[in-house]
Amino acid sequence: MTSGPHAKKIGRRQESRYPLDPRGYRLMDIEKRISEAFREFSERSTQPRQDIARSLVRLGKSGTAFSAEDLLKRLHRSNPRIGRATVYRSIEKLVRMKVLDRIDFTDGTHYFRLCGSGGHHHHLACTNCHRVVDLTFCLDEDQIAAIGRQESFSIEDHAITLYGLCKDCRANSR
Amino acid sequence: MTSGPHAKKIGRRQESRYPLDPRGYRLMDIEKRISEAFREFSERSTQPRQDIARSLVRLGKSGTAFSAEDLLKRLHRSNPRIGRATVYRSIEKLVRMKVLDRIDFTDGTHYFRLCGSGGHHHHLACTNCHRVVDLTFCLDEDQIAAIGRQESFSIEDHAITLYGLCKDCRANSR
DNA sequence: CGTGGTAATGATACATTATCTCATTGACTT
DNA sequence: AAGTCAATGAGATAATGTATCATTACCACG
Repeated sequence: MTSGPHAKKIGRRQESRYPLDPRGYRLMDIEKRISEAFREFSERSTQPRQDIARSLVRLGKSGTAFSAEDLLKRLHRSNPRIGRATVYRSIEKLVRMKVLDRIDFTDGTHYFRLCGSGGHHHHLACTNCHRVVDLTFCLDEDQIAAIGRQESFSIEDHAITLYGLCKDCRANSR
Repeated sequence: MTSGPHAKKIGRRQESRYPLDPRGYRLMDIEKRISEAFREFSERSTQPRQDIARSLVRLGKSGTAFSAEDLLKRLHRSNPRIGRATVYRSIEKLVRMKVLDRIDFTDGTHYFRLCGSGGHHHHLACTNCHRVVDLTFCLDEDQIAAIGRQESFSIEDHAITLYGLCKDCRANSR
């Protein structure tokens, strides 16, 4: 539940014969993860779900974080009949399947993004352009356990987000 | 910006001649912090602000986290004329003054709560009853700096929240 | 103290984001 | 080929927060 097996060095990129997205993740993995997730939460392969999966793969390629409404608009460009409820329902399930991450910003907004890896990780987010970088560092499990004991909580999850400005946004600000 | 001077041991309670709230913080400090914050963001001491400060002190005593709408309802009980905008504006400013903390839950909801201490801290939150405990532990500054360098971000803030079930909610669940 | 300037307020409209309802559709089984 | 029912989509509704702006009421000043 805490640190997981993905303890590769921060910023290290793995080799692959598949094309890499800007963050260095294998696209085949992403497609596979999305379709697997869809299969897992329902047996029927419907048109809207195929559209959503295709859109998410594209967004995965560009590395962009998006709001629910962003995704809805993007889907409407190719098929205006797709329903708002379908998109929200899909996002909700994909977040639960850990295919999408939800990143909360301190101003109360939140964006979604394809998980870079299947494993446990945290985020570094640009508060200006909402670019998000996955971080594989984590808290010490023993430390968490000690806090849980001390406060009589059973700790089941945690989130760490670092906020700042990315290179580009820093350059473009006064 | 990161660890700060409030490095007292987790769960340790300081002595005082003032009454303690359930979390062990001095009430006089809370009242003083609220009125100071109000004074700082505006020179006028208005009736609604006094009402809000009084309500927050009470909520501080009970240790309860509350939603914006919770606070509005509570204020309406003693004065139904107080406006929604006033309450939202006050919360926003008090969060900015670091008198209130905003705690985001993984289901997308968020609650507010009087900061236990003025210093930098993080949260342990019960996902069932939304009880929140302040934690004074923090990430290592050097580690944050290293990540910033590696990803070319200027990191300006961070949030850590641990989620779980408190003693009571664990007992009351199946 | 009275009063004028103005910060703050409150009523309300509006905006945004998300959920609910339920008749209809269409994916899959047989 | 047809029936079944999960999934969808249209739109109503909910939940939450923001903008507008006429009115109120602090409080500094005389």
